[in-house]
Amino acid sequence: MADAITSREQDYSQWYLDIIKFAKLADYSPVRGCMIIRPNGYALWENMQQALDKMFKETGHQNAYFPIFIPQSFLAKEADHVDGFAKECAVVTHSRLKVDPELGLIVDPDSKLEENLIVRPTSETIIWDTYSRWIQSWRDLPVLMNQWANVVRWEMRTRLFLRTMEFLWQEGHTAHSTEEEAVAETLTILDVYATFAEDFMAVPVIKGIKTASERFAGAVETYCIEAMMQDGKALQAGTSHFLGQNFAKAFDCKFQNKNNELEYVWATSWGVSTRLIGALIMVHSDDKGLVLPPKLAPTQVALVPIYRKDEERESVLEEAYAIKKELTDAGIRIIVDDRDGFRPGWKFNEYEVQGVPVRLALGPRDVANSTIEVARRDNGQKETVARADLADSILNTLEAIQNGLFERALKTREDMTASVDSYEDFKSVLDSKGGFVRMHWDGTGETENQIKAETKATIRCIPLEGYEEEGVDPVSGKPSKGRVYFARSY
RNA sequence: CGGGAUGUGGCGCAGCCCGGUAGCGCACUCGCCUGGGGGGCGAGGGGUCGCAGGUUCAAAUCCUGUCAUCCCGACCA
Repeated sequence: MADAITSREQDYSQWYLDIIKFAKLADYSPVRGCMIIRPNGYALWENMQQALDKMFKETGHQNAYFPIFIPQSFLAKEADHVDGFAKECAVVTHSRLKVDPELGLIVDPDSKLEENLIVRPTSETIIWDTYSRWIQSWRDLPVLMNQWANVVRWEMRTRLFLRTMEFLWQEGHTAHSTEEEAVAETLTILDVYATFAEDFMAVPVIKGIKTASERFAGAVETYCIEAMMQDGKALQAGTSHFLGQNFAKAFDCKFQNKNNELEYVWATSWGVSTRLIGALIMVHSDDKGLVLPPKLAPTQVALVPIYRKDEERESVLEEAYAIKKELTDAGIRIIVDDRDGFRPGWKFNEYEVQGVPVRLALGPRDVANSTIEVARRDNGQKETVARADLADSILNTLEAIQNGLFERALKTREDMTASVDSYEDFKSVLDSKGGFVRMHWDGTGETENQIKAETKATIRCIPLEGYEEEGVDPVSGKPSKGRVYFARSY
């Protein structure tokens, strides 16, 4: 079974799909482009939600829930927004089915809706319609709201977690009295995302600004975090948008300021999705299976008891449950795999494929010696630890794995980041190893498009740090204010 | 939506060219032996061959259509 995982070298895309399948993260659905998130995958999402939700609340946000259906007319109100999303909306036009004697079950033509409903591709419109009723005075601001929801975008080509027609995400929507405050909010969230990616997912990210062509439909400025996958392709891991007054104007959302004047509200929106699970897989996992960072792993430690005779079984399991209690009390998510009928070696492989960070093996010899075998998923190292030190030892190991995964990913990204000063070098780096390529850019859409057309690489972002450096765009020959990050991307 | 590939027990596949009524490995069930990195032996259960038409005495196999999935392109978190 395990040897059925395609190696990364052989076929990276297939490897990615194999990991999802063997680690039981998701399954295909009867509906094209949709996915079934299995318990292993959903538990991962729940842990992500929990960590992010805490950070949102710590930065003053509250959760709410808006409907999945949006009146079609709402979507038309913000011009750029329409352009961006009109092509990929699921539309509800009827409200019931009926059984036709000849045709069987059909849409009842008499149930046509007065106004079509759009299945939300994102919720700006319905939220700004609401905010326009909620907000009157500067005293009503800011509104700092988030929702956990599903959205639907009718995609042509889908991939599990990375791009599905329906996906789970959170979308924050905030309203502010000043531009400065809204921009600050956008950046606060960008930092939350970056912190989450690096501290919890152990995925290093570049914080930056999107170019006009990559900007969210309806935004004034889109900030993003960009991550590098093992195959040299970049992945946008999260976006935070400064929306200016675009939606406030479209939905007539004004507030009375302290000078008794009416002003349009300033807005932001921001989101991360189940796509992050795809990033997690592609950054850390190896040819043996999934590798999970301890902070997000649904199970951090799996204990496999080993025994032959009944009396051994009894003493080993007794010890195993004692260890479970001890580690659980220490705040560690541990399971004891006491299933009979699965042999130890089989279980070892099972937890390896599923990415459990630490595996313990406890046999009669260990019970006799008051020891236990500790194996790390990230580097395969095994050691025998004294039973008395176990909790501390595991806590240290989990931390070491968390840090080690980040360091390894960071090194990989650094190895996959190049700075070039000629278009020839740019192309040869892209074709040989991919990765991020830092190159001067003249700031025009023309050059950006030309590069995209010729190399398939896009500007992933204009980095917030380490950008400014006078230079020349090697493609156009025009002056450049700094190096931007190019990459081929998912 | 264009190009390519593939649909056969739960999973992975063979059979298809050369029609004759379905097989292998894994998984599953039961029993015994086993148990520190995917065990062994024995006995079992499970498939109208993606779907719909057509050709034929006879279709997994040939023909037409259709649907789905994967890969590659254009669009996107």
